Amino acid sequence: MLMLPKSRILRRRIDFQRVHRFGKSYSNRYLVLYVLTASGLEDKVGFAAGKKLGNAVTRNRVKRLMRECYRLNQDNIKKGYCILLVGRKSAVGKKYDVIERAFLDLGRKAKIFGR
RNA sequence: UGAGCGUGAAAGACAAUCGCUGACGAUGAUAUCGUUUGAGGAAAGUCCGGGCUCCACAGGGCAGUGUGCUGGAUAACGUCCAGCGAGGGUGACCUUAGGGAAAGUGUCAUAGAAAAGGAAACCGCCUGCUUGACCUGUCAGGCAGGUAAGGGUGGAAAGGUGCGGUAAGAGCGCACCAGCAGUCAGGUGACUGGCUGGCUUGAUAAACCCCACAUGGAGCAAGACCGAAUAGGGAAGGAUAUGAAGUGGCCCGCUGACCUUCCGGGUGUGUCGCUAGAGCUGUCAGGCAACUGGCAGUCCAGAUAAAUGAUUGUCACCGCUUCGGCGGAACAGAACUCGGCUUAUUGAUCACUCAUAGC
Repeated sequence: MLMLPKSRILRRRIDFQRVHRFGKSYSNRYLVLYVLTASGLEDKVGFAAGKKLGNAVTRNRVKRLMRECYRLNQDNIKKGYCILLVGRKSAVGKKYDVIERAFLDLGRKAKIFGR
């Protein structure tokens, strides 16, 4: 099932800081991906879109697209990773398929996908 | 048809698949299933005003701050409605921080002779005396006066225009206009209109100020509850029932015993507040209107790194088109909650005005 309940999403400020600080980072034009292993936050995910991206509407849009990317591809991701996705400025106004391709590209670089 | 002026509806619809928040129910044991619910006109800026919470259900005075034509609406307002005055526009209509300048103080640069209380003589105009010239009543100069008509400076020169008057002039006199004071009439009132009077008073109060009215402070990170919850403890310093501290300016009044700094240690980013309200819809009545009242119906987000989404298709809308299609669709995301204001922005409809043409 491709569900993503609230309990799987990072909530606390400290957790975000930890993944950002100690996780390995990969990036391309649209996204930045942080991956952290053996943290106590296994199989959790966080999404971030900074003030640079624009107002609340555009930031929300980017976050929702990132969440869909993770949700629809989570079966391919190996267990035990804590992932943080950050949107970059060029992701504003892009359609879903563009963002998904960017996400899959980063996932292959980080070798988080099974098979 | 063109230009304009007001008004300001609506903010694409439906379906499929996958997914999220809350509520309810079930299984059940913290997960799953089912039903249902889920952004705006500005949710924004945080600029005013209320509710609510705590401080004394907040009291007296001063200071400070705010408001400032009139009448009304309202829980309240700096908002709204209806008017009045002033200004702008051919007009529809728009703008308006619009109390007081004889309570007092200040400012009015430069220019100009003179810039504030009845001022000021630079040029000019007029009179008298006098000197010189000659064509013997004219010109030129000097002195003493009069004069605010004319010139020039300025944003503004001490009412304006005209007639009379005068040596020349002057509200010196008169008429009209503006203004002031009084009075009469109309209007709840701002004010408007008439009459009479004496003749005249600069601008600035978004300069201080005066007057009238209003105003205690902080804000949901308010505040309350929980198993230790601004805990409890140690050290240093200070104060002390002759008053610590609080009441976020001061005095009074009230409450009535601690306060500041450091050390060390632990525990929550818990639960409530948190959505039924000056609510929404319809209708009737009153009112020019803002709005008020009655009746009926209805329940309509409650998150907390923050749900309300993603993709696809069909039909509408707009633009381009080789008629196959392709592209576009604004501003913008609830955070205790209402009433406004302001700013951003797609945009009908309706009413009206002006110009031109036709009938």
